Amino acid sequence: MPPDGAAEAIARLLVKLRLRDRVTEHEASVLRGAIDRIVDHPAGQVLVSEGAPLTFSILLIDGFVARFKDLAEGQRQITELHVAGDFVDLHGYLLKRLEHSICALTPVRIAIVPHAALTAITESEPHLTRMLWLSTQMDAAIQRERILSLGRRTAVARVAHVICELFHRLKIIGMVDGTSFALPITQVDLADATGLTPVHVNRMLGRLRNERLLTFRGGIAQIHDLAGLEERAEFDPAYLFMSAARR
Amino acid sequence: MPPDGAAEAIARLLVKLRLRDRVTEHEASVLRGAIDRIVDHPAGQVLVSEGAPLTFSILLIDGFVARFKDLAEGQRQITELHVAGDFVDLHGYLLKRLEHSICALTPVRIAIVPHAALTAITESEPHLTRMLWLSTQMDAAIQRERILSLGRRTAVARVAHVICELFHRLKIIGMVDGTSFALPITQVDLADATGLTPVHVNRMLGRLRNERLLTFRGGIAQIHDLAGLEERAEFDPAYLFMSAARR
DNA sequence: CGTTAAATTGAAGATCGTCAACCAAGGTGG
DNA sequence: CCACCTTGGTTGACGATCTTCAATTTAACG
Repeated sequence: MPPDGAAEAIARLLVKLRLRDRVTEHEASVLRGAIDRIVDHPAGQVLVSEGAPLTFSILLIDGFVARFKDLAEGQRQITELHVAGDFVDLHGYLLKRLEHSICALTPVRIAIVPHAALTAITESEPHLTRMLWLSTQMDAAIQRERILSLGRRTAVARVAHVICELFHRLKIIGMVDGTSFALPITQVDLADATGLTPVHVNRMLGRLRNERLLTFRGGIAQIHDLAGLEERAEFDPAYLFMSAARR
Repeated sequence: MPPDGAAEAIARLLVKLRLRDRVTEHEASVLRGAIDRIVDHPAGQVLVSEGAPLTFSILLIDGFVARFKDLAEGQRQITELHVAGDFVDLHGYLLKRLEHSICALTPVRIAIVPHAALTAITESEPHLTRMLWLSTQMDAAIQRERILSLGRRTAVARVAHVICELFHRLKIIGMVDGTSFALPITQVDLADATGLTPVHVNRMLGRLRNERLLTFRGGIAQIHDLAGLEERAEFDPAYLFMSAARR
């Protein structure tokens, strides 16, 4: 018997999976049944520590979460931002431990999915297994786009790009209100995601504001000109794999 | 009946998988049987184009291959380098098309694995399926480390880091001779991998040479001081998941 | 030998980081 | 109710890293 909230937890994940392939009602209920419990954590909490042995994976129900790695001199790099409905460390099921940590950027609600339940799925639900595998690969595609950003985009474009990405990812799960969305994270977080300093992120946000493309203030991102912002970022949503597979 | 060379093609992949978990002889032969044919390509050849529908995946038998993405102004970013034994686009099996391209950096020999064969594996070989899934996740871990490099490491460290990574990845498949290994790619390729300009890569290689850490010349990387090089790069091989899972 | 791709070097400049100060908002306790 | 503190945001001056542009050398190969 799945705990209260399991249906809601799975709902947003299903939205994303169903953009790519059919998920039967049976499969959906198997997913719901894989949830052991639902837990809340405050902002700043480290949910998974680098190197720790894992026995369950985390499905994000609400809030924002980041995967990050640290360097010696206190430098931090966020490798991926997660939104509601993301299977934040499904890859931990395969890897058994992670080479990065995971922390809550805001207060979060998460669903705990034991690895044993995932193994059961792989034993009896080949199609659902492929869908879960696919979801880890959509994740990897986002990472590749981040590599491109960090390697070859200018600072303004990087900042513009993260915002565009979050806009699209939040939109499909219904968390965008017209042209604005809640993004209750700090400029320091944005800096860690874009590989810049907080000071420079601040300036780039100022520039985007002056260009009437975007205002990010008080945890709200307000996009004034989506086409313009996407052009500034050289943003092409293809890497999000949000449209049906072409065959 | 697997084609000639299938055994060799699978051998190096098995080496890597077996660092993490047991692979039975039966599973190994299933993998060999999944190979449809073996093909050679010259250096520079584009093996997979961004966006093209895919019906098979590529296992690299010999040579060096890169995944890359382009930006408008002719800027190129390599998201990952591949060595012999890498399942270069296994993720294409799930995604059905890629958001990046793949090209041969050197002459290559590749094995073609039809997606139908992979589906058959997922239907009847749950454990092997998990191992293949794992292999795509080890891949993603390498991408995350690249994100860290591009976001937070200095130019010297980035260059040093790629070399360290390739050293370790090549070592486990027996392609390192003592302290040196063949890396027949250009400084332009290194620049595309590290998010730098070829000019600056050249200077950083010069610096590493002056510091008696590394000489890269004529397609051969010669490491003079591995510990020193790794320290310069803040390199920690944990992300390669080459040791047994701790439980 | 001539031709081409790759590597190397120098000079100049842009982007981004560092350091440091200051401001704004929100919460806390006296 | 308001001083105080903390966190996050903003701004300016300066400097380092890396890029750009351009020329030159080296190596590989027919």
